[in-house]
Amino acid sequence: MSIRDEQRERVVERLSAHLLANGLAQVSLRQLAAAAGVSDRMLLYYFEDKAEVLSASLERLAGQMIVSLARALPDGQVFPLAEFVQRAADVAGRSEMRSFMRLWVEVIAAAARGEMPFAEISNQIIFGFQTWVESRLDLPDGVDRAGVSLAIIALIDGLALIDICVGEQHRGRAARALAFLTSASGNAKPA
Amino acid sequence: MSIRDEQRERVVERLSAHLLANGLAQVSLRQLAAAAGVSDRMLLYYFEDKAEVLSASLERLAGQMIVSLARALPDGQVFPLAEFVQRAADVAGRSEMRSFMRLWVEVIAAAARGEMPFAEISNQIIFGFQTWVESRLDLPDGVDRAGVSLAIIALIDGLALIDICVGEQHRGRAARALAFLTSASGNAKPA
DNA sequence: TTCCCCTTGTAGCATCTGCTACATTCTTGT
DNA sequence: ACAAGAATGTAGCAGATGCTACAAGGGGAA
Repeated sequence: MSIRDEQRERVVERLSAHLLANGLAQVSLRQLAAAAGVSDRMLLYYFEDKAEVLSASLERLAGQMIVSLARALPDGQVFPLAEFVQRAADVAGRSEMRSFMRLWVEVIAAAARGEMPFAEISNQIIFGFQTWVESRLDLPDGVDRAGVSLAIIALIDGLALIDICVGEQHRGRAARALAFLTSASGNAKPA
Repeated sequence: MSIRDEQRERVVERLSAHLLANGLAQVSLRQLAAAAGVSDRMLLYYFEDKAEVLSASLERLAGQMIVSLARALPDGQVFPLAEFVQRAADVAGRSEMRSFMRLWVEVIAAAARGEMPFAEISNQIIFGFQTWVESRLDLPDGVDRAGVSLAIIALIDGLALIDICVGEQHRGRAARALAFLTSASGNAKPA
């Protein structure tokens, strides 16, 4: 492997940590370069352009998060809706996950703003999460599994918005209230 | 009223429309000034600084949205949880509201990034919505009304994220699936 | 050694950013 | 009519941004 490729990996590793800690607040080339411990000139030698730097770093983060989630809710095990929602909300409330969710919201907003390459990234991550949720969800037949999965993702992501706006405590309160929101619906008939 | 004050109003009116249509993508002083039909020099004559321009415009938008919401779910009327969620999701899915929700997500992300004056704005709007929801929600005694309200807001805002990431159709699908998520919980016992 | 290419540094460009200094016109009260 | 203040235009500053041109060090192949 060339020095260039080695450096790419090191940079991506450092930058994903930096993004997780600092969000998308300071993502100019010079600031990213400083965080990665290289010169801005070299960043653009290792990567095509700024978009590629961010893509690579965010991709790595998304991968880490999938691993982290899989550890919390192991594959091959399925849960009824109410329990799944509760577990997912708990996991997403843990501190490393909170950082990721905050960053994740910023990525989505950048996608809304039409900035490259965020639209494609957020699209991929949503669908990734969707299949992830779907495979762990025990639902009666006749229910729109994809729809319910998306709704759960909306719920969990929405909690991240609450977190950002009014802080962790209110987020926790809302998360606890989910028990009431979803409590008996596992037995309900599909529409 | 001085010319300056008149111009302030005109500018706020035009800019709120512009923000609703274009989001926070192009919000440099010069671009805002062009959208408002004045020179950037004059924008800073009418307003203290950029933050005040955005504050005033977003405040106006938030007011409009409250009015719009109140029309859809009139005051003095209360709904059981499942029905309220369904109605709220429907309203938020209508096109003017969708624009607002998209903008709203961008505001929250700016708050996450620590940009002024977004943190305070988003905080205010969340609590405004919370009391708005709370006053229209028919819940059994013993339930954390504030918590449930926040959870509902999370849900509705989360749908906006879905909208941004994967489009209106998937948002609609998730919204329809809410019926299943919340269907029987109105009768559940509080935790 | 000599050549070549991978790697790195220095310097800078063109543009945009929020904001300001200064000069000018226009309005208004006396 | 005239002075004072409100309103507007012109020009620009100082810093940041993404990116690039150019040259030079460094190490392996001939």
